Amino acid sequence: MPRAGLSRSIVISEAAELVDEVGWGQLTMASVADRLGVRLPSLYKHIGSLDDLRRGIGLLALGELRDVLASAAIGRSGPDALREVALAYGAYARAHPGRYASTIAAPGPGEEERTELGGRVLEVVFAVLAGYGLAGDDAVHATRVMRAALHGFVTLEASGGFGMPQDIAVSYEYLIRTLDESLARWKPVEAAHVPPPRRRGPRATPA
Amino acid sequence: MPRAGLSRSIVISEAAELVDEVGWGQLTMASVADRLGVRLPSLYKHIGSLDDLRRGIGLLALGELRDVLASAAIGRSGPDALREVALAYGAYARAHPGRYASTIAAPGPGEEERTELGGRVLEVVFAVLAGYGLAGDDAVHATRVMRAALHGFVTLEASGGFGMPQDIAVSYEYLIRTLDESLARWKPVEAAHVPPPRRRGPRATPA
DNA sequence: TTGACGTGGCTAATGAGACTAGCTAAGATG
DNA sequence: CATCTTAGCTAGTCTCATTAGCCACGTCAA
Repeated sequence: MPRAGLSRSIVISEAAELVDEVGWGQLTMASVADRLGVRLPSLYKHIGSLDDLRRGIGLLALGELRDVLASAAIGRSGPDALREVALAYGAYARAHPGRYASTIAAPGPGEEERTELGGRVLEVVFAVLAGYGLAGDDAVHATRVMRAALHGFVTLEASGGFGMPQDIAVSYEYLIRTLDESLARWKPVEAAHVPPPRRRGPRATPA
Repeated sequence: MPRAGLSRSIVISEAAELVDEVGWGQLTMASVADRLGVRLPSLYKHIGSLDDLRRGIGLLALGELRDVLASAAIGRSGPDALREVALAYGAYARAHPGRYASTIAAPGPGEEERTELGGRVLEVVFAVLAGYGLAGDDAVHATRVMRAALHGFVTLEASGGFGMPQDIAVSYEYLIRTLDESLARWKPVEAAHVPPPRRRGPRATPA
């Protein structure tokens, strides 16, 4: 039996390919082994468990995403940078839906590496926001708004959530413009002017 | 062996509870059966399969979400309606993370019911947007922007994506304000002023 | 009250997939 | 060439989804 010449990183990148094709939820050790032409148990010589494999893909993807965003931002600033980063973000998610999904799973306890890589991605976003004069708390809140918008769009698109026939790329342009305008006219949100909540049905935990 | 008195709807709502506690991804027929105090195969007298159960939870949740949003919008309009709907959306997602997740899965082929319920949710959003004078294509794009933003925020929050210490509720206020301003000053996006794309690494499908 | 019937819940089995134990031989190292 | 490490394999085990088929519970008509 000739050696297949596997390694942790080979397994992970092959699994990343697979997951882009079949979907994050369909990732199984069995299908990865098949694809690599080895028997299932052989994988355990390189990968601790399915979860470990998932984490590996997540780290790979996070790194790629950071690179893609960073190179989209290089040499640009303000609206131009925002636009390019947003487009790059969307393009990455569309091109690598499985990897992209792996990017979101929460960093479990003891996952410093992931947390740190996530931070690297944030650096890029912060850099863009700096072009709008945002820093400190403002930058944190703005980052959340920006990430939420981009992530939500890309996720809904991937899950087929946009049923209407209107052009999705146009909608994305609106989203980018919305972000641009919001960042440009950013100012602290006035102290909670929350109207007294009305009684609703089965009430949620407080927002 | 006394009858447990199950029914399709009982199984589904119990499963919905479960999924809120343990997460959408941890839903198994086995755990639902346990929780209901019956043996696993008994569930198949009421539910066709795990996927069927998932669909059932999705429909339940979609209906609940529609009701929650609709009652948040009643008697309000414009920014006030937007705000209340957004808060209700966030509250529902936080209170019922499992159900909320079930809401996103794409409506597979032959799922008219889900598509229709999804449409009912959109009606509420459209009604809010009408308060900003938006209709037609504008309303569709605006809906996408709004859904994307809310969904993205809520998803990232649920997955622990917001690591920084700043108050998440405040970030949500910024998000709401961003949407409000964008809707208030909505105008058609100017014809693509797309700067020529630069070479990037492994290129994605066009945005 | 009783007897027949429909059906809910059960046991038994199958099969996929994650994961472990333990063997063997490939290939590196001396 | 002898040795040692270790990649990949076979043979389990365990959990879970799903099916087949049994049987008693409860209902409903006589």
